[in-house]
Amino acid sequence: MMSSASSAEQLRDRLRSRGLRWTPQRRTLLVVLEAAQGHVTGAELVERCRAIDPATTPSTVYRTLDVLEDLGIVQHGHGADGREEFHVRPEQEHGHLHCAACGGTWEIDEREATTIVNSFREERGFEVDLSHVTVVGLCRECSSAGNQQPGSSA
Amino acid sequence: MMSSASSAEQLRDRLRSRGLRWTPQRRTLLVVLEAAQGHVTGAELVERCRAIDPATTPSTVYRTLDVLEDLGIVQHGHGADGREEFHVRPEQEHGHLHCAACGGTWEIDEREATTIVNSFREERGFEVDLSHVTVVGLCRECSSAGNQQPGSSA
DNA sequence: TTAAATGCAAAGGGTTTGCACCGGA
DNA sequence: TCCGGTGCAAACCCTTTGCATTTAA
Repeated sequence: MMSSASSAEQLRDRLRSRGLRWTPQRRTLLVVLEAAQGHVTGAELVERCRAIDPATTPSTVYRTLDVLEDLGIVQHGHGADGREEFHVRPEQEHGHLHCAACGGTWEIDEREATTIVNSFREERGFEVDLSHVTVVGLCRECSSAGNQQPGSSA
Repeated sequence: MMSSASSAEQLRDRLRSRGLRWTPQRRTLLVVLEAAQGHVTGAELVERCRAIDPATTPSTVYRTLDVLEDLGIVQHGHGADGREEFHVRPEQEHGHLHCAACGGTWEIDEREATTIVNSFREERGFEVDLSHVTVVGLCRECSSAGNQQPGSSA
């Protein structure tokens, strides 16, 4: 009883149980990931790790991200700009809504996605992976402000 | 009357009316784009242009794609792998459905997307840009075959 | 002890840019 | 003629890889 442990301890144990190691660099990345809200690119994660430990090297970060993804701790997807993005795997899967005009991003939770997920399942037998969905368009403010999407400039 | 012209002629005229020029390189790219079904990455377009004209250079292709996007002839989005993709702007906007297991891709047409588009509009006031939507998941065959999505490997 | 992990430095791949020359209109 | 386009080559950015060294267990 009382198996409450910090996420650092949890991760450490999961790594060890697989014969993998708990290192200072991995701890740093974990700290950064926990603090990260939403999605972060690999490059950003490297930056943030450097803020904590200036000696951080990209290769270590990327290799650790691979490991963490295998463990299901993080998941990578692709943002509206096509750049690879990581996020701490949320308790609940969610997609993203991205405004092409103001750059704002919102989460699409499972409740909101139910209709979508169900319609693809029923019509196509297609199982949507919500965490990989990014819907681009114009948010309420921008669309009522009559903003255009980028790319139509002179 | 009788304003029917080949798309090459149409494009040529649109370019000229803007003070831009109709060049052999642009013609080559147009030919490639017309032949392209679905989505193509920039790099693929460069390849295909080279097949027609081995002297094709990447910079010209990318610069022309920018011009064509301004004209609304092509549009770029991002595929399931996050790579930038172009497609000839279809008469009808459509999104994409991508199977993470078999790599298959299908179009989501406006009819099918109506529910999605409407629900975001009603709940959020968000105007979805269907051509930027890529929904990832498992297609009927793959999900019934019990395939896993990549990334969960050991 | 010993295999995993790190750090470095270099490679890689697609896209972009600077600049001199070329060529449509 | 004149400005837009082209080609080349180098720059860029992020990510990956090889290899010798370090270090967790």
